[in-house]
Amino acid sequence: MGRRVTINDVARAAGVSRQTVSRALNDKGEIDGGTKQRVLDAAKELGYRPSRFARGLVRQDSTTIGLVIPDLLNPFFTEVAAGALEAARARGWHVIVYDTADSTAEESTLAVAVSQVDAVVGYFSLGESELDGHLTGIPAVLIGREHHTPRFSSIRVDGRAGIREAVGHLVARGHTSIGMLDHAGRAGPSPRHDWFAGAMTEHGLPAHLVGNAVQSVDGGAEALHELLGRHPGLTAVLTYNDVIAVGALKAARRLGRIVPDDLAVVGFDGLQLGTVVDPALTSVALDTTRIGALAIEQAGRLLHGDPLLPDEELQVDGVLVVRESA
Amino acid sequence: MGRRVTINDVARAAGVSRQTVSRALNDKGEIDGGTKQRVLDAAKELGYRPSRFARGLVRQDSTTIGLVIPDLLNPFFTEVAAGALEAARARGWHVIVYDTADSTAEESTLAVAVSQVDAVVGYFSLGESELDGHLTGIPAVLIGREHHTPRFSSIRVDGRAGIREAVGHLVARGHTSIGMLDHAGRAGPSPRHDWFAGAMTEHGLPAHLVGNAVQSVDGGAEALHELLGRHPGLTAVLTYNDVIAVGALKAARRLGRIVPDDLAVVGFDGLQLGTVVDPALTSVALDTTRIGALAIEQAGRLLHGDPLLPDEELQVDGVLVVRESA
DNA sequence: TTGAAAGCGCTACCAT
DNA sequence: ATGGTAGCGCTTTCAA
Repeated sequence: MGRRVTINDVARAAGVSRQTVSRALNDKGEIDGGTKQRVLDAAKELGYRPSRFARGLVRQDSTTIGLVIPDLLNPFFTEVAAGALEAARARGWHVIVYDTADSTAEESTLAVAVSQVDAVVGYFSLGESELDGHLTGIPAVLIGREHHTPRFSSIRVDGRAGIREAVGHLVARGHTSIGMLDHAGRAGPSPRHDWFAGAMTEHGLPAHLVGNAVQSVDGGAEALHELLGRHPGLTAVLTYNDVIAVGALKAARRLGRIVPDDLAVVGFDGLQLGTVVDPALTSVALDTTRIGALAIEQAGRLLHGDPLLPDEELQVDGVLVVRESA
Repeated sequence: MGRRVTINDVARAAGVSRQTVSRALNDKGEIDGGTKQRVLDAAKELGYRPSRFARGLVRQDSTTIGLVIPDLLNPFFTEVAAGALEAARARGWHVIVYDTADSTAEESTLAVAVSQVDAVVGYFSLGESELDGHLTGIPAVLIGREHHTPRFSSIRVDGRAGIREAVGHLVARGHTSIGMLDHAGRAGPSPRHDWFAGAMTEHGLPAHLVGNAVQSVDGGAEALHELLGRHPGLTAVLTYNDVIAVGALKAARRLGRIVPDDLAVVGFDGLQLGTVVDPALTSVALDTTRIGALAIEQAGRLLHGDPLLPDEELQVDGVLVVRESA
């Protein structure tokens, strides 16, 4: 491809200096109408486009945030991403989205990302020291995960109260045999499981009816199948998230169990998706838009050295939303 | 916020020239191990981060594509976006995502986008001349829309054969009273409607049983309600897309119509979403991943002046996927 | 109204 | 192995 057209080429073509071209292009005053038109014509003629690098170098504005998510097709991350995009748009910032797909790509993705963004927010599976290594000092906001180094900032998700609500709701409806479809990460049971266990214990109920699901609709279906195989007496089940819950709904249907009569299902996340399925999903809902927005806001503060959002405000709490499945 | 730390500051702190700093940072050889470490330490100490603008200015690599979509939360666009992200990732390119939300934002979004990307792909509602005005010569790929100016490139969606298949499928199952839930844009009936009408005519069937739906689940539900009110005899309905179809499924259920027995529903797009609902959605499926990938590929060719993909390859055809709803 | 000069922060190239 | 010089393409003083 041919050498790029620079402001000098335009200047030469229009017979003016390059400062004058700059004036014409940026709508500064102090320029003769005719000259301006001549310059604009020349620019168009040559197909001139200002270099964003050169421009960015001198006008030190323009903020770009890297949003790292494991899977855009997972509706939870889609919602968070939408929230982040909206918050960024309101500020005139740009968001580069990186889908790490399988987590093996995370390291190389980060390496690429770091070169083009001012700050990074999102979901990472790497440990903090590895992260720190790849991030070369860029401000970073971790979502849904505690940080232990002052190096990072994070948005916490607290589902304790919401899950307690959910268990209370089920108990009030007479359920005593309540299970959970957890999503076991590398570190064993999830916090959501712990919240579940805590709530169950409060009610004097056993919390050992637990299955593990892969994070997908099919994963949820399979897991419910398996759990019900082990514990046929189960009448209600909480799930790690809505995607898994939708799978559970599907499996229940195949097994001939009517939801919520034969089996109550409570999801987690409160996604739009839950309103689409039948029966509509009861779920411990998170304000996904707010999660994305908080991450952007905090990244901005980190970036500009503004006072950070205090811990309390960096927390998003789950709230039980009762629909039809429980 | 304080002045930014430059390579010169690091050089001074480490007591070397800035070229040496550059060498250390970029892992070039030709540098003493000790010096390198000293530089790296100084850089870390000062919190130095290279300016992406300065770096981009001199190393003229790094490609950034702007992806413009009307609504990331609409699962169709999510899938296309995921396809585009993946294709870009494979090339080491960056994708800035712009969600135009309400189309009123499109113009300002474009203005912002243009300053930070090398090419733009996606869905635009602006006319070609307005687009051209905002795009300042940037390569652009329009998805799902014909272009009439050589200025643009576009990815076409052809659902003619797929919709013909769908109608054939319905007719073979004995349906004769087949309607459509269209999504009327500003320009009247959609191409999808025309394909529907064409297929119906081929079968000697009337194609006037048409309703209009807003692009949302609720919009689809409402529209089916309305259409069925006008034409209670309807036994099958095609929809503009899957999102509307899911709404139709919901409305049918509320109206006590069993799908597919009392009412067959055929969507368009073939989204993942269709496998989640019950009954699973029969749909004229598009390869959404390919749409996104094609847009990226073509943008790259435009960018580098490579021979463009020929028209035939820029087309994505709908294919009937029979699941449960028809 | 226009132009000359300086400089944004970095890397490439040539010396040393 | 290290430093000097030049220059990427643009905008911003400051003069004229």
